[in-house]
Amino acid sequence: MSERKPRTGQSRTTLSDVANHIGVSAITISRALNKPELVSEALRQRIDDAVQLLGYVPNRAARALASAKSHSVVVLVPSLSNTVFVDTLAAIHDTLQPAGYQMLIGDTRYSPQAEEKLLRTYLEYNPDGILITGFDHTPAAQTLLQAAAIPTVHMMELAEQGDSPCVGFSQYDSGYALTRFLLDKGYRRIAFLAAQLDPRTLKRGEGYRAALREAGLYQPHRELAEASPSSVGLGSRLLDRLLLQAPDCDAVFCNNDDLALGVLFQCQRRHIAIPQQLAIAGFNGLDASAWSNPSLTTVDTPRYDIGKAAAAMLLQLMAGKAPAATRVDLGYRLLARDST
Amino acid sequence: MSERKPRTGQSRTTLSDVANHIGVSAITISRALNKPELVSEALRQRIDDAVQLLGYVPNRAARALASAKSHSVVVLVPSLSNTVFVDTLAAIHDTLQPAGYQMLIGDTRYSPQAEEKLLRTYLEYNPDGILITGFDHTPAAQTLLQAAAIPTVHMMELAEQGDSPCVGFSQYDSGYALTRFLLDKGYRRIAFLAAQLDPRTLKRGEGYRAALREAGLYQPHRELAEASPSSVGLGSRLLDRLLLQAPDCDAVFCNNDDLALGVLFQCQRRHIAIPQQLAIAGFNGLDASAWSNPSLTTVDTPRYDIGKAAAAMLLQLMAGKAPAATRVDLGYRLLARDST
DNA sequence: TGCTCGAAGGTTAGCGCTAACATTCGGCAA
DNA sequence: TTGCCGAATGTTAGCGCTAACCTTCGAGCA
Repeated sequence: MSERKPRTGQSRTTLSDVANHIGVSAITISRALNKPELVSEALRQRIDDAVQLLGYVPNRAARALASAKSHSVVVLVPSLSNTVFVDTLAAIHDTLQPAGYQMLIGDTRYSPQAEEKLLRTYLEYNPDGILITGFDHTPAAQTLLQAAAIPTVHMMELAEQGDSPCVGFSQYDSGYALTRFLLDKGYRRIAFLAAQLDPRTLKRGEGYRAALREAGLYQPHRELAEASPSSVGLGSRLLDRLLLQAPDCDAVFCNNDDLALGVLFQCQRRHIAIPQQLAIAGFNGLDASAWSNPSLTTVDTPRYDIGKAAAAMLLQLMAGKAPAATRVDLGYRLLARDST
Repeated sequence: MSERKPRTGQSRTTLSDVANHIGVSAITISRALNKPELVSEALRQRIDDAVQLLGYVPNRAARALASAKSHSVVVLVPSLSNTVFVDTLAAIHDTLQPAGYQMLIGDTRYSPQAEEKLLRTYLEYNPDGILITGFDHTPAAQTLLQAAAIPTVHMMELAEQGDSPCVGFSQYDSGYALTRFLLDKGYRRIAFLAAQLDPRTLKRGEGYRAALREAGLYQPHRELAEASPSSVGLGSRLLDRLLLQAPDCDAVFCNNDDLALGVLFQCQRRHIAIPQQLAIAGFNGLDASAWSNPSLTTVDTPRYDIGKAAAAMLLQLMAGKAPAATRVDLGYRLLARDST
């Protein structure tokens, strides 16, 4: 007949502590906090005071378990050190926070395998929604997503088939357009520098290639790709390598403003006149590119708006409503500046 | 005698589904997954197969509720768009992930009020530990931290009093040292440009002031501060303003490499020779500062190592062990380059 | 042979909360 | 006066999991 040891040490204040304190039932406290319109004004006031006094903090785990809703959203991005995704995250945060949703941020490091692992882990949290970057997932991850049957919005790219909800712009088109712009400016020997070979980078590269092929000007040796992350230093190094294997090029399309800045710096060191001897174009519209000498032509991408729109669409889906559109193309903006 | 409606729709596979499937009890499945050494080899294999087959995904909320451990850690940083904190986050991630802890990332946007709100929200998750930036918290936040009695490590700064666990370096010393360096180089009219006036920026400013006062060279009108976030563009604008109110200065201490780069670009436009007419020093050792022309003198800060050490210390504390030291000073590194 | 012991697995209860249904009670129309 | 309604609050039963304790059984040993 021995009493079993209780499981808790000194635990935190619970709902029923508050309830006992003012002599009502626990559910009333729960209601006062979550659906205040169902509780009378006077009682609600007393409850608020007691909550304050006792320092009551609700327990999310218990709430999630009882209500089968976690009020959390998984957000998977390839990198936290890339401004592109940081801006998108900020927008998502700004949209989901007021709606009462928490973000569970996962950094996939550009690896579909890591993404699958993160997805598996985060599904344990019973998220109410998922925001995921692009469409390049492992088969297992796709199965997981399907099986979980949780509202999901894909960001940054547009679905090429199927009707998966997505918000982004055409990476291919943007690469094509920037190359076209350089061609129209009269450049004929246009090189392409890329780092961090993620699917979006590759698609922009395809756009570049298509534009040059159409013009009959494509030369594989003017393309230089490096799998390591983009950085200013890498841009400088890539320029040196490029000039070894293709000394005659008259313009460089850098897949990223970091690279473009590094190319610019290296050209200064090598006394290559920009844009007279070599034109430089970057990608993503980073702050610095507007202020360098000369300022850098770049493609401004709607990162913040993508986050905003994707989160808004997800809120619709989670509320069981059909969003106005499930495929949102936010386009891009070519910023022609002094480097071309 | 009416049957009550069941609460679940088509819910996910649970532990007991797996248990029923192979004819053992639920607790055995739980053990096979969490403490595999307590289950026989053969049975464990059968369980693993069944888990695979049924696509079972554990429910974190239920586990957290039953075990009173959430296996999550709250990480509060002032900004997600500042490389400094992103690098720190990456390190934290790299340390906590293998130990089975999830990060709940909160972006306080440099506001103690927002920090307090985030803290309140995240405490609902019953985190097992907290990593928080600096020591500048609201009184209510301090009370919350104290009352929660959860292991907490402060990052980036060092406690000036008390024995709160902390990992960082002396912001004051680093500002003092960089100013001293400029003085030793012979500069006498040293200006200070700051943005995003967070406590760390302010402490570096104090170091700057102290060094100049000691040398009898402090002039308030050579200090220029702007509350908006640091950026390259802001650096360019601040230089213009500085030269209006203090045209005679011979060196600029920029609180941030972004600003320094903007100053450099603006000097190029104004045909001010660096470092002959004006020396420039930055802070934080960003990639670009090593590659600009001229390369920028800066102070490299151990952001990654801070994250690593803070997370490691937190793991110790969460395990109930006493860490080797609770006040870890990781120092900083002055990188003298061509701009001074 | 009888006993102990530890490995392997089971039983029970409950973590803190909320969905679903039940009850109470005052107001008000017929 | 009856009866009905809706606002305000209560009761009950779990959500899915694991801590704590319990049972079984075969190996090992005196």
